[in-house]
Amino acid sequence: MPSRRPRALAIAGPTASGKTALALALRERAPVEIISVDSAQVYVGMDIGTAKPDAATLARAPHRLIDIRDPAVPYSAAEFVVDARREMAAITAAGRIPLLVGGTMLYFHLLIEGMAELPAANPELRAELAAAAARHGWPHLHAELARVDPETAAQLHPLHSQRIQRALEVFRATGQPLSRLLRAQQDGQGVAPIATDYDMTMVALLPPSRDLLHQRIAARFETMLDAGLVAEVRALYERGDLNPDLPSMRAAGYRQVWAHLAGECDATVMAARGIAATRQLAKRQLTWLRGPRSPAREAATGAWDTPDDQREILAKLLKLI
RNA sequence: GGCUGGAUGGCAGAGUGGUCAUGUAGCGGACUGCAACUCCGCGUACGCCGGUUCGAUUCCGACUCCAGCCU
Repeated sequence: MPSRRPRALAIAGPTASGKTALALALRERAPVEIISVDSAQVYVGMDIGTAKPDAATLARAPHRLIDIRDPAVPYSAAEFVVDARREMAAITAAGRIPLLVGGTMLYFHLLIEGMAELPAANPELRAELAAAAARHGWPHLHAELARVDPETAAQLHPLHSQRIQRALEVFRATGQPLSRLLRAQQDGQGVAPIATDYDMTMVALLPPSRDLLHQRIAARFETMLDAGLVAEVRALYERGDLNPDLPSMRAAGYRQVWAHLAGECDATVMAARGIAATRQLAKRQLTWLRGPRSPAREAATGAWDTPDDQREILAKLLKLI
């Protein structure tokens, strides 16, 4: 009985595609509550570089799941799914419609497809595995994975450090191969796909041309620099308890400014690298959105490019409510 | 004007008489608890004109341009 499920909306798109503006416009016309789907905006004190809405905007249109974590403490996709589910439930309980907005495609993907029951990140195990990799190289650990979980190993390149590490972490924590645990999801364990509980429609904002997107990214990064991005990162840099390996400090822009503050490059090179990193981020986001596993059901090309386009996509979204 | 050195893919930068640099940017792709992450794939580039040679980006000569030195 699909019609009994509560309605939910989602807007996804690459960085600098105008998601926030669209969400704010929608909120003025419909009883929606915004949930941020952004792995960088969750961190407190990372405002300019993550293009977080300013305080006045947030006061008028609250965003859930931003500023919920200190940059020293990693957030995770699994936590997001739990948090987002909780916020969605609270919003629907209040008689309003959840509007998920963001560009972190893994978060969207896990929320939509559901998530198997797996052990949480284990810092000790990860440190252990990282040390082993530094000693013997990732292909060695890949070979080890092939012995305990050949199915997963077959899907991973011997140099895919992060995913080899995760697969071995899961095996060492549970004694079970990751591939078997993922299959168990089919038996109803873990978090169910969103469609089980919500009638959700997602719209993807796709830029009309790569050139235009690149122009916007460059212009926006320069604007961030003018707005004090370097000072923002310097404050984080000077805290003393953060380091460039943290997920927060690896975010596009932050990593490059951090390197500049550490004396690795001058301001001109830093800006060029920051812009390039943002372009690469946008490219990966578009790969998710275009691919067979795209979380989006509908695409709105150029929706953000002109006021007319924005009106059009807005009308489309309002019709779904 | 003379001498010397150099000219390699968008950029940086090795190298060779005949199927290979590499890095970076760019493009395509992958992705189940770090994802703004991590990883994979993709480039007939050898300044120009002639010569030698079976074969020249590589050797020889002229030319153009650049850098340094000299007058």
